[in-house]
Amino acid sequence: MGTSRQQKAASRRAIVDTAARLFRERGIDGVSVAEIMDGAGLTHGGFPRHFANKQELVGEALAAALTAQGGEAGLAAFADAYLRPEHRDNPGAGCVYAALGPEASRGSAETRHLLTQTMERQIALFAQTTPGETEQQRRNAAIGGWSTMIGAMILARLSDSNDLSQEILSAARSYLDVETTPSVKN
Amino acid sequence: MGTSRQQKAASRRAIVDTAARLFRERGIDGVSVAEIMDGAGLTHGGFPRHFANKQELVGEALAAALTAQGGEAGLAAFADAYLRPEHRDNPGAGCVYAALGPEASRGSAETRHLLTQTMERQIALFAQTTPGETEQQRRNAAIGGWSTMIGAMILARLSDSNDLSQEILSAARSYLDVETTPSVKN
DNA sequence: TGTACATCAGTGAACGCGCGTTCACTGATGTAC
DNA sequence: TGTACATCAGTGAACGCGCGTTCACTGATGTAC
Repeated sequence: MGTSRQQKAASRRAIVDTAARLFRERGIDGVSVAEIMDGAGLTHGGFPRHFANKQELVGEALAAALTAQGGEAGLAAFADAYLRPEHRDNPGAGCVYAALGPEASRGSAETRHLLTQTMERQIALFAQTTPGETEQQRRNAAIGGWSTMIGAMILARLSDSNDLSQEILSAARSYLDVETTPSVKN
Repeated sequence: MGTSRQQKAASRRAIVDTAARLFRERGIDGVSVAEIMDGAGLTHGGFPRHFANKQELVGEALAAALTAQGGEAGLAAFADAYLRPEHRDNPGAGCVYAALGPEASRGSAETRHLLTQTMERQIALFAQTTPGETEQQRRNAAIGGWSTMIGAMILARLSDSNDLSQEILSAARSYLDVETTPSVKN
């Protein structure tokens, strides 16, 4: 074959992006290295030129997924974008915690640490925009609001009834006092 | 060997109970049939005398786990028992949705249906005790409150920092206005 | 109640399969002179 | 700028391993008479 260093960097990006999507869509254990390499347009044998093992790719893919969704938005604006059918139906581009939270909590210490660090940053960010007299009250509101979103998204994805799934998203919006735009109402 | 029908029923119960615990502890894909049979005090070869395949056991185990936690409690009392370190540290006996929600949403139609049915029943139950002038308002409060619990439990289990994990449980209690008993404060 | 036989729960070995990983090989890229 | 050589990204075959599942076999249970 033979490929330039530029092409190698592009391959690596394709592998990481494909993994970040597939892991969220089907779970980390639900996706094989061969499937990821195939999705990136390569054969599985080239994998070790980029990563020592699957676990290393898991770390990079989750880091990439977390960076991509690192919103600077306040809690309300974040919730508005979060609690939508489009997000529910496209987990591959969505929230890492709602897609992989329980599986990740059983994963490697490195994975848990990455998610904890990002979690702490997200809470601190949300706490800047939530109401409350003390910092602790603002953090409580940030944690409570974010938890509601994650739980609701998981229940909405689990439901095999469209009506119930939609009701869950709407109820969470109402619970969080999110302005509901027309496009979400139906 | 040779075993009585009474013993077979006891074996079956042991298999289901072990599976219900191990699935929640390590994920459905994270537990082998052999491990479950071993945990039930049997060898893996006896498995087909009880279940046609692993998927059938998954259905029975989740049904058993959901029945066991089918509380008749109101939302506040449920949240009080739910948002505790003991629950966080013992997923094998805890909430199915927080332990297996995302994985189950990628699972079989039967599994999703079982969890949807139970979800609907739980929401209706909670809605009997939540405030609100209309039935929809009460359901919204039930869905929002339950979602908060599930999201918070997932984040608390994910955190590799004891302080943050405890803060998440406390914040969710505060967010849900749950009376915090002394044993939970520390 | 006793006896002869059929049933079947559970054992342990074996099966095919997909997984993560390894490796000899290729040929274009990049470097040394 | 040209040439000879080293590097290494990617290929495709192969590896050992654990998985879900199957099966011949055993012996106590349960049934028929």
